[in-house]
Amino acid sequence: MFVRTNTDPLPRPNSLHDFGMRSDSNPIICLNEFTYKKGTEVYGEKEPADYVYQIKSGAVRSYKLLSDGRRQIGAFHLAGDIFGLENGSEHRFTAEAIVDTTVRLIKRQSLELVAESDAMVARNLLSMTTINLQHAEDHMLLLGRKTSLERVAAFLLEMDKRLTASEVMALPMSRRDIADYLGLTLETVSRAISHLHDLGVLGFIGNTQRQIVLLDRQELASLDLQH
Amino acid sequence: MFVRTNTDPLPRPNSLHDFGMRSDSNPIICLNEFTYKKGTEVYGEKEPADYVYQIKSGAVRSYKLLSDGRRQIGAFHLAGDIFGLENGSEHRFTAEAIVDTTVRLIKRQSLELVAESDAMVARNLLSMTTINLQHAEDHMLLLGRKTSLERVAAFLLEMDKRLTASEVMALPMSRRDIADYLGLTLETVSRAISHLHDLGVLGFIGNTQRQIVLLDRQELASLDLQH
DNA sequence: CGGGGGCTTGAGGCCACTCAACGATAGTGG
DNA sequence: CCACTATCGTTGAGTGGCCTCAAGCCCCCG
Repeated sequence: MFVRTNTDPLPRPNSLHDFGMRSDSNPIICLNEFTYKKGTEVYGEKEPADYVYQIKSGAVRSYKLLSDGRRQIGAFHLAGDIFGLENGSEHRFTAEAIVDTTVRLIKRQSLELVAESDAMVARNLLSMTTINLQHAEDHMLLLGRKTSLERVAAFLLEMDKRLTASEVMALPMSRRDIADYLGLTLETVSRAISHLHDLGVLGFIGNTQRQIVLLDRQELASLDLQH
Repeated sequence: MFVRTNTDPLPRPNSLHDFGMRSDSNPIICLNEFTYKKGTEVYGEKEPADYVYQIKSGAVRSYKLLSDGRRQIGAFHLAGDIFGLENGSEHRFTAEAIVDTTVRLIKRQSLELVAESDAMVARNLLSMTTINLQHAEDHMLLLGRKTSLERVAAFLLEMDKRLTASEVMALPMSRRDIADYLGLTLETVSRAISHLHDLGVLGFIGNTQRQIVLLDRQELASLDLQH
């Protein structure tokens, strides 16, 4: 049986409470909500990192650009995810809303103050950074050594795991976003998905191509070579 | 002028003292030395992470394997570097000595105990994890979007920065190691280096091809596209 | 209905990979 | 000291996987 050992999650803080604090008992913590329209920037690379974000609904992409426009998306952030947490004072990615997205805001400064005295909060900050690190480590293997089909299969399995909405998987991101996440072109991604469709591994729902149902996770997992 | 902003280091713990503790004042901390022969394994992926290592002399590669043998090196560890620090209980890479390597050992458990009560130690643990994360983030951009020449140029600049021994850069790792770090084949790495040699950007010292002198860092930097 | 964005598909090209040969070096043992 | 071997690096020739360029379809939305 297939076991995805290296992505087994650590105990994962997935709400503000998991920082070890309650908003009502910590008036220092500023907890506002904000909504970003599709395509708008949440923050830019090298901007001061004053806030940490948790997605209430929607989806966000974090990316770096080369000077000639080549883009590498480092991560997608979905409902429940916390992002924008930096240790330095600046953001190291640009973050954009993929669709209309509502987030909760936490002032970074107040988080750091609490972490100073509360070991549990400090441990959770470390734990979240570690989760990001693990994801980046696995993604390096994908980008450096996997074929286009293996990358797309890995992507679909990752999204299947994280978008546990229902039977069908409603991808918020475009083929271009997927391509820039996987280090491919959008055409190559499209061809790989078509190929998987022909193999009977997945099917489409409706007349948009972003609603995907995985028909054979076993087969998909065998296409994404593991370590 | 060229500024490599995204790799500007955070305040970097580069000795055991930087954990915020002194070995003499903390008898809990076990501080042994050990030497690994060239090519031997320091630890394997998924082994329990009981120790943290600091390199006294030598060099180490950390890598993941796919089941068919494809290898992705995630990082090289050089003299002074600390590696093997995990948040979970298991190592996520295999670590091997590239050359004969002497390390200092720190018991992980004692580190965690101290971090529990000492906020400064905790902060330094987080800071080290963040440095690893930043490196992985930059490396994703390289693996996903850079050409072979850009990758090799970036690699030489990184090593130039970290192997500040002298005028000449004595690479401890083989072309195959470099290739597996950059997501290329060893032939492509060799061709890129030969090309840079022909351009007059670098020269060889002696009759081994691992002693390299960078003749034109400016030119090299312009070949490695920035963001 | 017209326009635009997103997706697919085809044709051709190119960059990196594969396969192979060769030279140089270091280590080994006679 | 000299074979002998294994390892490492370079270089060439040819292949192939992914990219580039292009056309066309579908759907959404004004």
